[in-house]
Amino acid sequence: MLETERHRIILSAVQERPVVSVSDLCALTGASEATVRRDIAQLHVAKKLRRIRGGAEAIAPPQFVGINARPFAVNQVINIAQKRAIAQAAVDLCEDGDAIIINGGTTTFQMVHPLTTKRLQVFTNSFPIAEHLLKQSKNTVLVPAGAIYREQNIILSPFDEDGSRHFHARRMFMGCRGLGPLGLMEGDPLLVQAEQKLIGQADQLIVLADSSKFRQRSSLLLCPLNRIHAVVTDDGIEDRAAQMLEAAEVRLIVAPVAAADRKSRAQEE
Amino acid sequence: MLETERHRIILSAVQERPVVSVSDLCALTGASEATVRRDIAQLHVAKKLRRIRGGAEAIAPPQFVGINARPFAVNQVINIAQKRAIAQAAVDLCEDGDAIIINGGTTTFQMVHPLTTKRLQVFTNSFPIAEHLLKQSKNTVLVPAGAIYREQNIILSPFDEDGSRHFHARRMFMGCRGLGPLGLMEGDPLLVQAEQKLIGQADQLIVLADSSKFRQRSSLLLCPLNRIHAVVTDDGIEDRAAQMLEAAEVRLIVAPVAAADRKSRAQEE
DNA sequence: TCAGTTTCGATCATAAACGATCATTATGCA
DNA sequence: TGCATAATGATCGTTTATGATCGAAACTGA
Repeated sequence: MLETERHRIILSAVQERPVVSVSDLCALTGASEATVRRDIAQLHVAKKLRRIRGGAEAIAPPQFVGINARPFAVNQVINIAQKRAIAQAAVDLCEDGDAIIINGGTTTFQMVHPLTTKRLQVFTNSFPIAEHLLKQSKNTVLVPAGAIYREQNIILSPFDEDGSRHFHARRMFMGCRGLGPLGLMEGDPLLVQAEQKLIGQADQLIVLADSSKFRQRSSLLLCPLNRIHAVVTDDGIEDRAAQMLEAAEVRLIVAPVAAADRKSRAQEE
Repeated sequence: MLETERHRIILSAVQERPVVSVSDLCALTGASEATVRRDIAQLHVAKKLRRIRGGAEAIAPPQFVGINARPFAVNQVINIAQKRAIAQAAVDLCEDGDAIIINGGTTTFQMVHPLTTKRLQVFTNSFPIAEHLLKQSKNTVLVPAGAIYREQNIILSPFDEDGSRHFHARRMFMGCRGLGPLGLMEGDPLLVQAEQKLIGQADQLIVLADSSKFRQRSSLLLCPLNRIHAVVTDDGIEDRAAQMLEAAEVRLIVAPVAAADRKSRAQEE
């Protein structure tokens, strides 16, 4: 067996499991302990894994994913004040007893806080949203079937029968990557797949998009503007964007950003 | 067991409950008290947990004081040592890559700790199990569609299409209310419905039942004994119960309860 | 406060993992 | 083919982790 071949095997083993022992890797590669140790040492200095006594572990262990997960967390601090205000305005549209769909995303996640005092029927493909609502509120929580993707933190089914067909909602709330004349744009193909399924299950599609989203573009077009019932955004929206929505007969809801938060936003910029 | 592996399991256990005792961790890791103490000391200086007399506690546990904590937690302390040993023995049946189904329940929940270092495909209707595995392990986690019931902490769909039909597993693990000559008995009609659906999706049905379950009776019969492939129990099982299983050609797996725990159990009785 | 119990910390023997060395085997090149 | 070089695996002494033991310290309930 070639050296690089072993390295591949070792790396894949380490990435699939939090820890692997030297003897495991011996059995896996057919090499002796001495060789495996040498390999681990090499990969350690190359920072491909971390060497530990008795074996090796992944360099960035999954340890505690969840709401604080990296891909999720980095997005969460961006425009947090706007997102919060937008989420609040979105939740204000709901009354106790409503059935709604919340699509996973960092903007929509902010809805959980105003939702704590509500009693809705919430269908969501977002694991963190489901978790939060379950623990912090009395809303009824429903989820689709599928595998839980750690990166995006959503539940996604490769099959058509994920249970969403049986849920009908008055409103579906979703975020997006960008919002342009062509329609709603998403960045992640996985999200697109999940969202396509859900959109058909709601009467009204409400898009949560802070004003920066009108300047974003992406290659993945999810639906045309006229499918959208309303857009909730912050008061940073430009006239041109507002006119674009008006032309497509999309209702525009501008969420007031709290004064204190506006200040912190100004500092960031 | 590798040192790092133990650390992961310890952290996983500490995350789950506010405090864990040294003897609990011994049973969980199979290590001696001395080693567990050393581990706790290490993790303490690494600020991964807080060391307390008799065990360890999470560094910032009450992240969410779950509503679900109550009905779940009361059951969790009953026969905890046996449940853990049983869960460990059950997990020992699995190899990396296996596809398994874990039905929700307090006994099966104990499987999450030994599972932290595994890499399986896990389909579960238990929200806490899904949550824990997602955050603390690299296992692939799949869930059915449905509403999340706070009492039982399971995901339950009133419809047939809950996604489980697309998942086929080598083994299904489940707890039960009681185990008698007539078969497997459950206490909650909601659970019965969920379990009926899942049983058909696995080749082997493995039942986790501490020895007290052989004395329990219930009105809800889930399936006959001969549908069960194996029963995992603790060494408190009586001969009569063992003979009953033998007559039905059910494999019996007796999990050894750690010495320290055996002692505390003896006192309780 | 005191006796009884549990938990802790230190020590030590044992076992496991490691690092270095060296003989052997595989690989590349002329 | 023959030689030079590198990689591999075995060996062995060293280091490190582990578990048992035992005395000290802390907790419990009266």
